[in-house]
Amino acid sequence: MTVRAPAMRDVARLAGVSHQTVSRVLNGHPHVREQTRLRVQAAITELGYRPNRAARTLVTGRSQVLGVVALNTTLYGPASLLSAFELAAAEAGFAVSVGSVRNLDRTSITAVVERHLAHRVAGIVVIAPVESAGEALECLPTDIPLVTVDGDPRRPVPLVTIDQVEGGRLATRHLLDAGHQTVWHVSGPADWFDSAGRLAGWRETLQAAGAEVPPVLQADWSAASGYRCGQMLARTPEVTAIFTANDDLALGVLHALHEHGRRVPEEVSVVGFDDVPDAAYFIPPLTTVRPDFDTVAEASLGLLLTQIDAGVDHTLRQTISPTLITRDSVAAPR
Amino acid sequence: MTVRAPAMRDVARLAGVSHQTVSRVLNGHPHVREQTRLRVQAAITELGYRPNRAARTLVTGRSQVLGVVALNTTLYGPASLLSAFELAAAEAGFAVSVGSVRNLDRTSITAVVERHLAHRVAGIVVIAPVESAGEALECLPTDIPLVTVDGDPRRPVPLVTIDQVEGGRLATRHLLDAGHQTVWHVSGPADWFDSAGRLAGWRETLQAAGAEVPPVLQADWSAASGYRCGQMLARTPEVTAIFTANDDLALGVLHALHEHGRRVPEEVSVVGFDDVPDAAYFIPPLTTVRPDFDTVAEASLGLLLTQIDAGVDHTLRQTISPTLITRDSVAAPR
DNA sequence: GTACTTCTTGTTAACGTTAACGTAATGGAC
DNA sequence: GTCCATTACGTTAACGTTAACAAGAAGTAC
Repeated sequence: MTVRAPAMRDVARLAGVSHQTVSRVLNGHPHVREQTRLRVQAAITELGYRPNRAARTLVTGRSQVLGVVALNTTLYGPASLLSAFELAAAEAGFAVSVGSVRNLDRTSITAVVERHLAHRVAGIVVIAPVESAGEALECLPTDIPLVTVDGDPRRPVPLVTIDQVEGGRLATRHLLDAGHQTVWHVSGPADWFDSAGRLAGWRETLQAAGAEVPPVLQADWSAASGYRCGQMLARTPEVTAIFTANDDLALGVLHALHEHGRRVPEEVSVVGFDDVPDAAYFIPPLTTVRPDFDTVAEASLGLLLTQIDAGVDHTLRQTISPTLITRDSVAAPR
Repeated sequence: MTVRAPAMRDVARLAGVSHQTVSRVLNGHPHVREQTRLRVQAAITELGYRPNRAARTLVTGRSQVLGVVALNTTLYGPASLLSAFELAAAEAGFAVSVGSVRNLDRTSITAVVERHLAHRVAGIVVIAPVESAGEALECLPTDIPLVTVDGDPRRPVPLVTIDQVEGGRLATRHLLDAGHQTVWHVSGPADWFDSAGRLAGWRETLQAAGAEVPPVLQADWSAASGYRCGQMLARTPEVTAIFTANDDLALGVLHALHEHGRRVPEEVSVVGFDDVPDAAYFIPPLTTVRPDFDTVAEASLGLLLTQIDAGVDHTLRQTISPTLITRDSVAAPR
């Protein structure tokens, strides 16, 4: 049989103090004599005492855990975001409980949020890049700190977002500046805000420049769908510049152009989005737009902590601008 | 001011039963009259009652949370594993608390494990692909269900692992079978078990075939380091077949070969490892070895649940074999 | 009818922590 | 000396749940 794990009262007995004093030492309260504190700490290490967070959560009504609702995906963007957020949270002394969902529909999101609430998490981050997620957020309790990442800019919810429109502008302007008459666009899934924003930035820039706006090629995020769009583009002689909604799509497009013998960047220029680690080693190295996921993670943690300290606030909002990374996949048209 | 969240006793009062009966309904105990159960459930929904997991954890001494210790990385392998594990755990009714660490050294791992233990997690998964992680596991408490993924095969710890050696064999044999005299290898970081296993499988297969064993090119996991190794390989005329420890390295190698005008697969054949989603759209599409991360995740969850139910067992062990995915980057030498 | 089981419910006591309050002891200011 | 603030503790009562035990009702075997 295993013995009971030591509790506060065991530490207290060994140190010859009350359990409340142990609690004070653990929580760094003032008004504890140095000598007493050392005795308590010695007792803690001697017994191998580990505080029971569940008891603490029960009595305070709030845990030191942050809940995340994330799409179950290995897409570079969401994965990077999650990873960065975990690290930031850990540094702020919070554990992170991840609730993956297969789809960001209302039922799935609500279920995960319920689970988080049952655990009395201190706050919730919803990585909500699609339309349906926004709807789900409508019917959530409003009295808990919550931050949306990559969510619907029109909803009255605390929001941290990458400026997708600006990203679309950067890419498109870069191609126009290189001398192209117009820019074709391979878009991500229609229900993603990322797609919508990048597409809006692209269209807006073309219109502002008086350039013709070619039809949009609708894809998902995969290289496979990029390849299919790329085959159509490769067969269309007037195409000289392409902006794809992410780097995977760009890879598929590059592949198709290569198969059709259309050289990049000599005949066709391509710009991607995300700056995945491999982008610099595509053939040719890909010019792309880099969102700063670390900053997004820190910002969302910041908004969460603000609300935890100072109360829920639905007006908080932060936008992070992406930057253009120029490599070899763009050149002037011939 | 906000009202207190409803507790079990509020539900009990509304339903006209004792709180213990509510508990029985919630936990699906038998010996509750159908009519009573319906009354209780009606009260639950009417009040919007949510059980307090912290209280449950406190009294049972164990939470419905699984702790993960993972390297903070966006590498495809670890990220996929984590993602798959979260989903599997959620389906088994467990929440997942992720503890990211920058390095898998002893201090970092111990700190994260301590945090998990303080939360009284039901079990811990350590994704421990490097040597130093194995050492850290030595000095962990032995009375909690724990599973190592991708860890040191020589340690007496429950372990789920991809058969890296077999993967190395598959890749190498495939290249030898295509008619190549020998196969060069670009290896991952020396302290990763993944690297060591793949390298061992490669070396073993060459020796068994009586082929010459060329010097190993040591890289990290990045396309950048693959590119650097690729430049050396491209300048070495006798190189006709290359096996890289992952797909990113392969991309870097492909890039270097392309720059030096050495055609793949006509002059040089390349095989990668991981089957990242983009691999099919590299130029040329990459032949690679695919580890089944979903199966690994399910297996590790299984070993964890077994131990949670039936007690800690250090002899549990499971190995998942990878499969070869053939595409266009391999051909017979001229 | 008695004795024994099974079903259904209630009562009480934990679990380990923090909050609120109480109470000496100490140290100035006057 | 008194008065009061500050320091350094201890005592008691929660928090919301489950486990253990109790106990009445109902059914069954004889």
